[in-house]
Amino acid sequence: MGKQDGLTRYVSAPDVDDSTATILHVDMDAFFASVELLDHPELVGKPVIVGHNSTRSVVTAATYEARKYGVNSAMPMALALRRCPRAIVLEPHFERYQYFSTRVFEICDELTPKVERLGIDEAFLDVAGARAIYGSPMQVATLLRARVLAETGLVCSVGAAASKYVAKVASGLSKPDGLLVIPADKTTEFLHPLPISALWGVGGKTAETLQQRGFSTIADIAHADRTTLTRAVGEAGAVKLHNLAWGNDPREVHERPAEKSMGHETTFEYDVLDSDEIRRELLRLSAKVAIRLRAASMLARTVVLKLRFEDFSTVTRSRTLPEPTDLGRTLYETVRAIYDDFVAEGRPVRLVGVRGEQLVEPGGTMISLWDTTDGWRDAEEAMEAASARFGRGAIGPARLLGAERSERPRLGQRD
DNA sequence: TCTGGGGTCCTAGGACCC
DNA sequence: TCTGGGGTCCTAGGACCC
Repeated sequence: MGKQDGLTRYVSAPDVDDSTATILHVDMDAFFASVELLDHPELVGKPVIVGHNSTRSVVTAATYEARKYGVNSAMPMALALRRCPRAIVLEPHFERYQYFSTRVFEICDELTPKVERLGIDEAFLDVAGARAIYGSPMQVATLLRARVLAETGLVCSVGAAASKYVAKVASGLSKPDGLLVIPADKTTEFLHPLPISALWGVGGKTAETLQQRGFSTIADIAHADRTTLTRAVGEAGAVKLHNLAWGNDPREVHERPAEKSMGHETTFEYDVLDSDEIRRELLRLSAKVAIRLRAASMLARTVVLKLRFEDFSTVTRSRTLPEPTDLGRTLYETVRAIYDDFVAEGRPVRLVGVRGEQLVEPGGTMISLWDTTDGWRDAEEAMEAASARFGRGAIGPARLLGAERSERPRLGQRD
């Protein structure tokens, strides 16, 4: 641990004052690849890439052995294999990752009720209240890492700091298999020498813009002239970056932030010209979105169609509905109408997507799937019948009780 | 080298209202 | 008569993150 001078003295040093570093960021190391290695122990120590083995796929995850060759997540598979021809490519198994993810989050939940999941393999923990039971933040982090290893066989890294942002930077720098504690009074000393790309929200493009204006370290941003910064990254960005550069991140650990949108998209194996094929995919995607909306008891007010063409240019077209919906049919009719209005004929389509935005959660009314005259109806029929009678706005999201699979029981087969 | 799929947040222009 | 300012909603696009 502690590959960099100047960091080493904070790394798990037994005498470090960790009392102010009450926010932990836990990040699984090479998560998907590590899970695959549990199932393929003979591959441990070899360069392994997880990803679909198709022409248009990208790297989903890579072991550290593969990363040595310059292989990284989201990199086109073709490039990854060029860089590391000896790499072993494994198909992803998302159910397995979900299983281990749940195990790890369960361990977190046992240490503190304040756990915020971030995707499948990261979490923030507020451990300020855990001291009496499990000890100081460093002791909690050590216990967490030990339990994750013992109970799952997986390795994680943990950063501890006074804020989410600094904790996240710390976990990243401690990887792999690390623990890095940054006491509050060491925050700027820790952050300022780091490159601007270590700022949350600074990716490739922003880093380039900032570099052109002479910013290269976080210290440069911390001492930057506000108007220069605003010109470079906009009003909100400037305020955010300046605060982060001083370690000021007021965001608290929230258990479950409300979902703001839900969508699905598909990249075709080959570019598609046939509009009927595109419409069929839109229908499929709309149904998937509708099922998730209903499972979450949400309605979408705005429907978004996304198209990506052969040259990778991407357009989105959206429409706000008179009444929010969780019906696949309504989502589909909307995106199809947008698609039909949008003159894209003759342009081969690489990707289509459907997304519901402006999610709302209206009061719930239960609607029976049993109709006294028609017998069992599927969910969409029942919702439409109810909408016709009461108006869509008066009716809550459908709680389907397993009916989403549209295995509609037939009359007479029920008992 | 030729780029997945799930999201969030921000900007900017125009419509519309007061 | 020829033009203000604030606020909100809608839409499109882009950067970024995991």
